[in-house]
Amino acid sequence: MPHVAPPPFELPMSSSPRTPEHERADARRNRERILSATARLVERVGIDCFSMDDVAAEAGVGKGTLYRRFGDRSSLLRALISDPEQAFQDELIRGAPPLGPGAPPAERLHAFGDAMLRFLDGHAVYIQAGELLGGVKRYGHPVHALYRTHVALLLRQCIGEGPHTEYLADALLGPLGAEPFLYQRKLRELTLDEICNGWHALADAVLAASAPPATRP
Amino acid sequence: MPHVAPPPFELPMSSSPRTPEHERADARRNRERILSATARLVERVGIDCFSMDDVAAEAGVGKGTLYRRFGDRSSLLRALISDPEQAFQDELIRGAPPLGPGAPPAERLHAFGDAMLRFLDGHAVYIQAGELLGGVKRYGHPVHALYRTHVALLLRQCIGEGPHTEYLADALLGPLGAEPFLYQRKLRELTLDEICNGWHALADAVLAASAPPATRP
DNA sequence: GACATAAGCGGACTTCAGTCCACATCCTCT
DNA sequence: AGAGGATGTGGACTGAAGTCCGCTTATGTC
Repeated sequence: MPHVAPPPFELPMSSSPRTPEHERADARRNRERILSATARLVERVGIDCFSMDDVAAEAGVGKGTLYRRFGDRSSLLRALISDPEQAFQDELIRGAPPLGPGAPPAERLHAFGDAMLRFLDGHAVYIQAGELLGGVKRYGHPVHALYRTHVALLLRQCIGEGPHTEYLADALLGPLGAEPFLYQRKLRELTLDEICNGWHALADAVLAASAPPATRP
Repeated sequence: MPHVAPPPFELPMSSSPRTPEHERADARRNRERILSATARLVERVGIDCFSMDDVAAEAGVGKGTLYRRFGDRSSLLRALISDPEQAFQDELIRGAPPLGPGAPPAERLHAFGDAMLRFLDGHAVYIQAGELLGGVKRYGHPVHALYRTHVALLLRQCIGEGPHTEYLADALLGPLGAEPFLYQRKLRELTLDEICNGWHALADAVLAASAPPATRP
């Protein structure tokens, strides 16, 4: 199967439409105004207690401008964490092992779950607030495809292609979503470490159950 | 551990506020009108292509009546599948083994996952359509507590109380939600049987990994 | 059977996400 | 530098969810 090399200047499956290379000056000014206004509102009244009109007013722009930039509320909230999310994806693809390439697949898988959960701690609220109303849902978001590809690849390297490998990859990815994470964190009141340990146990179970016979004791 | 017998006349943690025993005749008439109107609309235009005003008009009642009965769109859609959902819960609690009480816990667990997935096939769209906008989300819904208690109990009976037992129960429950199910079914285009088999593999992995040492080969 | 009252009813109203389009602004090319 | 076209802007508008409250009606009591 031919593997297409990623274009040199852009991260494939990036989480958000990156700013065009030639962004008009006014557009850039307004984009920054909108982002900082949104951050200010989140800080001041909480993440779901302001309307898009509030954002437009706070930023001193019209609603049309808001929606031209960020297609909907979901994307606007996502954009707030665009930088850390990019950084996370970069670590994943080009970073140092065990999260980045180079470590054995099982180790990388564990590192991924861990890193993802630690990323969610502190960022999940933005993702969920965006998913709450109308916008693109979890599975429809391009970034989900990236994470899924990553986990499925590592899992295949660990346990080989089996009839359930893809399903198990999804099962491992499941608890790494914003909603399940916040459920564990807020409703079940688990600590971040408890969640991480739980996920490691799950991953170990999946790896052990279908591991190549040679590795069984 | 003492096991509390369920109260004789009411199913605990029922999925919806049941109709009061003394329902006024007009209220009952309107409730039935609303439900059948909603079913008709779903049939005619699809589950998310009608507004609450449409329902009110089709049923020949005012919006206030609609919202007095069914607090929001989410609950209205849920109410459409209230009967099969009740039946499913009854099977779970009082039905014949292996789904109902009497079978060994591991077998009951598998039966639960299977039954849940088969229930979702055909009903998940109603649940998800309700969750899409505003209403009570998955983890907040009372019925989730019932399912979780059930799975956690069975899992404890299988692998004992461990630091991760609760987490693993949630991990098993995760793929049994409407959203993950529809993702598998629609986006990944798996058949119902493939999903069931995948889930059984997941459950086996979890059971095997933490199984009491005596049962290890 | 008439009355009192609590329960039910209906639709105008509010709020908010997202769309649309006439107008303004900026960048490029000559 | 100026013209012209592409791009960006703003706010009026639409459609839908959910609330509110004065009116209506069923039901239990005398």
